[in-house]
Amino acid sequence: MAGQIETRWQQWWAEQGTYQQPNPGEPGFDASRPKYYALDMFPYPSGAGLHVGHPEGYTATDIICRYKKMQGFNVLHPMGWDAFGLPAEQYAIQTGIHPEITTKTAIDNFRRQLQRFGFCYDWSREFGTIDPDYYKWTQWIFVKIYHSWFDPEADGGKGKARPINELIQEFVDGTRKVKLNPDAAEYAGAGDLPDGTDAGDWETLDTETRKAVVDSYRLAYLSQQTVNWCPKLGTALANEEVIDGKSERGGFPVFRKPLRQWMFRITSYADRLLDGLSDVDWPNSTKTQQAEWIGRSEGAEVDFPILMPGGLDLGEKLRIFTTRPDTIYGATYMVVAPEHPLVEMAIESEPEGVDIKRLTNYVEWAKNRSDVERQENKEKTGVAIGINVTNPVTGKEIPVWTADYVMMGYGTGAIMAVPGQDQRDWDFATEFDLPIVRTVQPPEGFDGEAYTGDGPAINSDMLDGLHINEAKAKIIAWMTEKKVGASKVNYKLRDWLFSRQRYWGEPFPIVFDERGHHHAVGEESLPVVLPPLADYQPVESDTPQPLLAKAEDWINTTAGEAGVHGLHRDEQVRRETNTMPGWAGSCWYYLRYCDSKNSEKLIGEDAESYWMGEGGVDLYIGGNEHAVLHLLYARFWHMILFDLGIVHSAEPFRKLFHQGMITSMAYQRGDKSLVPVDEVENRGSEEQPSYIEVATGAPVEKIIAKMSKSLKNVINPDEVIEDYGADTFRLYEMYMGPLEASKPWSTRDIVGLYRLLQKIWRLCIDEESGELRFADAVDDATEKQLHRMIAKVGEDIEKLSFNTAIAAVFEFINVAKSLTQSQMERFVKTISPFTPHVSEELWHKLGHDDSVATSDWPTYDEAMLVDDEIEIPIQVMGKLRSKMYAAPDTDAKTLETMALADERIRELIEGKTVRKVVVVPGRLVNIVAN
RNA sequence: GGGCCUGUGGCGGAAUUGGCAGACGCAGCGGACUUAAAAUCCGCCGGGGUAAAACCCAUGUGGGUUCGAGUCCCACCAGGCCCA
Repeated sequence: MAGQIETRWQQWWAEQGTYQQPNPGEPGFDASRPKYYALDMFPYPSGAGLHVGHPEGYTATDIICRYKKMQGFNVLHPMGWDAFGLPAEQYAIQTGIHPEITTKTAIDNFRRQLQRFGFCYDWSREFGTIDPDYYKWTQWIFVKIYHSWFDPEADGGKGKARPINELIQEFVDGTRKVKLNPDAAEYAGAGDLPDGTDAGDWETLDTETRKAVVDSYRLAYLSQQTVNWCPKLGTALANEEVIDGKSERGGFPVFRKPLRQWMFRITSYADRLLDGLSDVDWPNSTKTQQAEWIGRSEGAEVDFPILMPGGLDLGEKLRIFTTRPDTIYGATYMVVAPEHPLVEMAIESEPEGVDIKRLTNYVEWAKNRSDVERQENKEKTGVAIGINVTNPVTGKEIPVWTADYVMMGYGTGAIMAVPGQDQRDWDFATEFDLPIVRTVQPPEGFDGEAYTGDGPAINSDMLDGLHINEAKAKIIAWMTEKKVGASKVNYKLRDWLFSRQRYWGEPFPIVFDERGHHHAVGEESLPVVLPPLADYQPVESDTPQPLLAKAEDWINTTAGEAGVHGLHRDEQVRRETNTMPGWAGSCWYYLRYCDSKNSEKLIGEDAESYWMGEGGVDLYIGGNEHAVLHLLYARFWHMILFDLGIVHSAEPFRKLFHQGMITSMAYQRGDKSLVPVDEVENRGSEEQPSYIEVATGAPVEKIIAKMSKSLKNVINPDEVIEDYGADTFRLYEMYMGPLEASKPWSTRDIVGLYRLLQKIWRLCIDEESGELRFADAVDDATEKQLHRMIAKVGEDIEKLSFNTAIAAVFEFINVAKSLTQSQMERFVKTISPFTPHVSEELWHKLGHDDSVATSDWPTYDEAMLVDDEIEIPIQVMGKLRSKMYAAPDTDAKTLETMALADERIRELIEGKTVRKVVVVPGRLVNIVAN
């Protein structure tokens, strides 16, 4: 019954194009209306189909969109597919079926499932990241980024992306010194001075040098990066796919191999990505997570001259990063990461008194430990490497150690150890009996070890008596003057590794010429279409080869064929064989929705300025698993497009909201391991349950857990809709609790919402005749309750508080016995964002030919929200003792008099002195008497 | 180890932001209708206490601020998430 009505209206909406939203300039577009852009997280169409977690956020945006539409907004509510990804590729490897076929089947299934919910998506804007029409523009953006550099001085020192040709022009005409980009991560640790090395005049440089210089500025660049290569599987693996040096699948050995890969210079944008967070309406926790991920820390880089064995000064320096340059007088030893070049130097030079074998063994052991293990604050391990350095401030000679708690990936991979002010250094110094010097005076009574708080500097010569910030400023100024160090901002954020050794992803629009130089494909030759493969079996190989490298005919081409400018058209070139990661397509999809069929541009100007105006997307709802990476990467691309003038909002997502997870029940053994639901029986009663694991007979505890295939506690939305219909499903998920909270699925509770729907039906329809039934006259209580419901539902939708909005509908239905035509129309409109199908059915029965979705949101009368008389509690000493009735606007004086005159109250305060009477008009009276 | 969040009946959750704790739903109990069941409708539903009231206790625990605390502050306990 519900199913029939629902699918009938779904079909009608599709035929009528009810939810199609024209763009500016198109027929039917009403420019006088404000815009509202609600965005759902881009789903990956997995073969398993929709999960009950998906429709939670989708229903929320759907309700908002329907409500905004009725409020007179032009609403953009699109849906599409984040369709490249590993599962389809792995399936292809196993079965030989092209990932495109698997993916398209999965998309059709997802679309069918989503349409069954009656969501008001404008399906005419649908696309998938795998559509060449779409990834053409993903590649186009890559080319734009490739042809750009980050000018840190631009825009008043905030920095911005500019075309690389402008940089080359500045080199050519001499307005900018030609030198490697001093901020280029791929040259870090290469021993350049902080201000970079002057390469000389452009004219005098050979092609190779010019190219190296320019490439060091490009926002997309090539760099050697280590990957987890599994020769047996012929594929690179993500860190999570490697367990104890073996592949998770198959248990084959995995080797860390350096590979030339595309990177994005996202670190250039670190400050802007951080600052932009203050302009967006996002959950604080998400902002904090992004800020921590960026991990900005201010400090200094300091050079410590290296003394080789025998006190030889080779002029080499050990550069360290520290956030506490003020403590340099307390630096009693140095620590470098086991991967640091100085360690290798030490091993090669075999300094006296160092057990080289021990050192080598330690380095090997430490390198193979995971970062997590290395940073765990447990036992301190390390070996002195037999090299000393000079503390540039004190002139004292101090030893260099290597230890696993220092990471090559952060700062310079070397630290000055200050045990007096750093607990990890303290622990290490204690373990290896190294000297400890306090350089900050701890407060009296301090009995801890390292002291990290503020206080006057001690044992620090010129800094003595200064507090941390003053001391930092003074020492940095001194070091800058003496050219031994400089202030430096360090970030935890690394440049973004953008290559994947896969097949099922966007091909890079890049070719390599015979000298190995890279060239971008011309814009007019995009898209570079992913070629089909004869088979998807990876080639077992020790040299990392992406699966795409099997497409030999496609890879080997000519410059002319590939559409590369600046080379002779017959020159042989090889295409890039890596593909882009899953993030690529999801980085900018929200822009394409605005103008998804535009074949000239990635987004037309009018569509961009209308839909992305006023801070971009008005509401973006999705789970917080995307809090850091997706949202950071998308902001980064958006900022580049902003700098290049392609979009005009600085941030893409004005308001962000995370829906909570829908959990399910499972069982837990005594050791906290989980048991699938079908392996447990309740051998007790309903009231006194006793859960027993069938296989072992051991008691288990019922708990709330994430839904997962292995626990067999996944709920399939198709089955729920089959039983109760989409309107009930929507109501249930929205009624479960606050949108942001994680909530357990409880099938038993659904019936309450099903009953609500039936009550709605019976309130409007005579069951005998199947016709509308109307009240003879307006019932005052019903009319009043209707106004209250309209007010409450509207307010609550604005607050995304759908559970309380639905409670207001329950309250109305519990009061209303029958409705007049006018009441019924207003009632049907008010519930229509939640229950679009039954509402549409009733709306048409009420004699309308258009959709309820295009009607106006009903108004209410403020006066109907207040009662003539309200109950006022009377408290004595803060405890409820009596109640009285008064008009809501009764003044304080009158309420006080009334309260004191109350019989019960008079008894209670008999013989006591009234010290004070607190009156909150319209709320309560509290009498303080003793 | 650091940061953030959460803790309210048997269950999911409300509570105008400091003002009657438990709205609304589920489950449960009692009743009506029915030959019966389902569905539907009516009533009860935190604990103690009482003939019924009064009253007492109650928002993880302990303290504090306040006329008044689920809400604010401090400490602790438990669970979750993120970072290390």
